Amino acid sequence: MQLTRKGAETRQRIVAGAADEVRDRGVTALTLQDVLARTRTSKGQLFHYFPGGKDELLLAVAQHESDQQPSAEDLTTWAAWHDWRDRVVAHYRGTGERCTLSDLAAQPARTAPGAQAVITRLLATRQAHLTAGIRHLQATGEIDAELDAERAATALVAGIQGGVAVLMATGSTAHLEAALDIGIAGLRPRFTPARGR
Amino acid sequence: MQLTRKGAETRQRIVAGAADEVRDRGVTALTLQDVLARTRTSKGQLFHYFPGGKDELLLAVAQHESDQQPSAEDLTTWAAWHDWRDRVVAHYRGTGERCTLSDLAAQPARTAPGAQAVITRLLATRQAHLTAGIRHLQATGEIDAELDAERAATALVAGIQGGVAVLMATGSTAHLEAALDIGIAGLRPRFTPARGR
DNA sequence: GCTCTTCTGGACTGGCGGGTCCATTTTTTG
DNA sequence: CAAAAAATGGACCCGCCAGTCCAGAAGAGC
Repeated sequence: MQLTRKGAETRQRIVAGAADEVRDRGVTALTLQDVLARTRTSKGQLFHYFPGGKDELLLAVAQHESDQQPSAEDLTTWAAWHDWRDRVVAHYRGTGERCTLSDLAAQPARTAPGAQAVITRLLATRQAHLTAGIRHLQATGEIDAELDAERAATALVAGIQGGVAVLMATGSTAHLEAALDIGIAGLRPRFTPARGR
Repeated sequence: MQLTRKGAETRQRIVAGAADEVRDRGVTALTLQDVLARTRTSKGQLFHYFPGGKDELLLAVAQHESDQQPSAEDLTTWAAWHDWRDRVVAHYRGTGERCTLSDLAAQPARTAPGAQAVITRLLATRQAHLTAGIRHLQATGEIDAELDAERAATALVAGIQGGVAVLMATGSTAHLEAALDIGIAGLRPRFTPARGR
């Protein structure tokens, strides 16, 4: 299937609309009708661009959301770490800012097989970036070389996910912030005073 | 409505069956028919015990699951902390051991209004226990008095939730374990050698 | 212009699933 | 034992929603 400029726009509009819908009302409540209404499109169009139906759409949504996560690249200074922390919090905060991905992550194993993979990949990528950042600071001597970089990054990723989950349940970013702050603070060397910011 | 012994058993069977169903296939996939088939009961019975229908059943499931979370009371020694850690991991591990609650937590705001409260309460209780445990160890001097107990507990709770979320998505307990281990390790005093197990 | 492809709209369907209702059986109560 | 209350089974209804189909409009290519 060859997409014309117009076609690509429509397709894009559908994905974005579906993502908004998930954010607003949750995956479970997502119906194609709602997406159609919100995006001013028709059944025909939706199935034209997503022959696989709802599953394929959900997969596209997951990919779309995954693409706009705050990047954790180049965490080579403490300043970069704290900046990242702030970006993460800001990204998940905001009016009713619900995390579409975490939402998708809840059931996707069964709902949309492919979405699972997208999410797993996102987590792995994020974790790899964190690990790299930690290793970099170890190389420059700002983090204790003894520290298990991989494990620390793993814990941090868990903290973020949990923080977002709690945020979704309670609307408070307290858990997310605490997890990030304490996780990052834990990276600093234990027997020397903290430096940087 | 007065419950007879038999009635109570049936009701119980329905809740347990529904919980299993959620564990196996997820909330989204849960249908009353499935529950009926699994528990060998009829529509009439289900609506007899849960006049509120699916929502009320889901609420009961949430409460039921909430009741069997590993208790975090009396974390007054390091041994108790590590024992608790092991119980948490064990509880969430196991064949296809999916966390019904986290599953419910994903959308409950919209799906089952009451379930939200049950989950929030569970998290708050758990966090309170952790905070109390930390304060206790601070009183005995085993944890630095400077440490913010509440905030540390908050971060730990986030780590657990995230660990479970990742477990559900990937099937690995690595994140849960890392979050717990590093979270607990972070409690130990920074300028004195670690004690206890 | 003509033709072929892509795009769009919406009517229609089929089944699934939540919820209602009532008739029947079992248990409790007195 | 008789009457009332609770428990059970299952037929039935109805709305919703994913997915199908096709007819016609809009563009691309020549």
